[in-house]
Amino acid sequence: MTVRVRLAPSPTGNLHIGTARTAVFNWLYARHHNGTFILRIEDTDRDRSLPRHTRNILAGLAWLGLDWDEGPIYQSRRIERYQAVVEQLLDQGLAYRCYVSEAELEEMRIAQKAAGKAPRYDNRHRFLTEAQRQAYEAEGRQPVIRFKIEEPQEISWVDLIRGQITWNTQDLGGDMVIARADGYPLYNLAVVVDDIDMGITHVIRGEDHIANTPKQILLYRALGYEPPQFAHSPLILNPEGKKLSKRDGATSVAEFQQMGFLPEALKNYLALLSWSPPDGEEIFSLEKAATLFDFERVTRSAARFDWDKLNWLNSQYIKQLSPAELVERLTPFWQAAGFDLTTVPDAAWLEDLARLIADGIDRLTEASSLSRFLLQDPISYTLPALEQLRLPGVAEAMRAMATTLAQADLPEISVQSLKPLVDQVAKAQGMKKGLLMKSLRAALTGDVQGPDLMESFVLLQRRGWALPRLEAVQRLLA
RNA sequence: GCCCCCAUCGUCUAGAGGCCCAGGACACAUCCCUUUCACGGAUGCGACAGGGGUUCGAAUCCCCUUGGGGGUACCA
Repeated sequence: MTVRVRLAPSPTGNLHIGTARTAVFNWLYARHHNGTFILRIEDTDRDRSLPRHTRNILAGLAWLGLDWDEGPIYQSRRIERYQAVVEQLLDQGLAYRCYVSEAELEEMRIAQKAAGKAPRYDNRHRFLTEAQRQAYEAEGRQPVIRFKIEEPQEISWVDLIRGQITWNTQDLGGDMVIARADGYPLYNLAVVVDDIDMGITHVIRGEDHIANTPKQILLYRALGYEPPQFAHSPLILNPEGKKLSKRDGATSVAEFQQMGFLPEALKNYLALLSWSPPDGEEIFSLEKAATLFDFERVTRSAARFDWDKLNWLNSQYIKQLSPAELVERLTPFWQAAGFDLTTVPDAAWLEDLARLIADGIDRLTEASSLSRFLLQDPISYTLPALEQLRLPGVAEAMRAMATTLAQADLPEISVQSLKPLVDQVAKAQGMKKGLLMKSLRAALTGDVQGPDLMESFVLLQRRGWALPRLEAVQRLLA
């Protein structure tokens, strides 16, 4: 039997990080078993489903590189199929029309709550007579379709992650609605019909679906099919252990992209939440993880989202990139920062810049501030930089540096060729090298900290910006 | 309220009765490297929620308590 799994996001919002993790598990499982990964868009909620959310979900999965083999299949295009199944259940006497209004339902729940009981539908319309039914119809009431749930009855399944889970049908809230008054199918019905039609063998989803599982198993039985295997993964919680929400910094994959995370780092991190490879390695590609993945090694407890760890992982991936790849990844962020990349000396220069700053950043967005003095002219000076430049003897040293640089006959511009010039100035000015270096940094970059100074000096010189900066300092200090 | 699930350092986790006075990673602290900030290297800090069992022996098995999470829709 070949493995067929699916990701079934609902386009009522953007691609959520939790959905992305479910996608990762599905992808890993499918690839591990050489199976098929199907994407299905669950857009049966006409009021809340939006095309732009669907686009966001598709784009997010593509960005992450979680490629699917079939789909996307849209449930909204299969409404007739679900309606046919509803008719079938009605004909078989397994479902019935319920005319109870929302107000009556609400009233019932309030009474139940007041009595200290669990809110549930009391199946009051399960045995309506033909006359009663006609009376409601005459009132103009539009019925919902409810699927009969026999009580009491134990439903249990062996969850691939959690082991056996047992549910009593008494705790399911009464006969469940499978189609709304407007004839549209509801989630539980549509899921089961689709999973049957699509030949899904393993349903891998979040823990929040555990309570839906017994209802779905009942539906499988009613339709004459064996339920698939279920694997309910733990949820991802925010750092406080609560449900992830917008105020936790980011919940949608697109936001992580904008924040400068690499898709491979994010995937890696998501795979590492509640799963770990047997070898204990923490940095791995999903392709590698796929060869190792199984549910045995998935934890049962929810994991908190840790920004520090994600940042660290991302920094590790950034360091691994080749200069050319770095430039490619960094370019959108440089452009977003407003830098004009068309005027840089050449491609090699840009690669050298990328390499220079790569060690100092966790996220791609940080590159703009680190490389600003190399991509934008003129520069502004921070307060500490100005203080540094106003130290006694610094103005003269900078002037000497400018003169020395202007007169130097450099065979090539490199750390090797520039270093002697700095040493020469330090000696001539009788200035400590540390002081000179700090001052030089302030003059060239406008700040007292930043990437390696000599490398920065080289890049500036190659752009022809070093001398003008030293001269600008003269005017500044005059 | 009721039902279900879960419980090892601050966080992510390893651990499936003796290999564990519990290992790794992130974070944090100190030191080294360094013109700076980082990177890198070294060291340190730091946990089996509590209580009962079972057993020669429990982080590992069972029960209870506590805590956390999920569900309880004509949402998915």
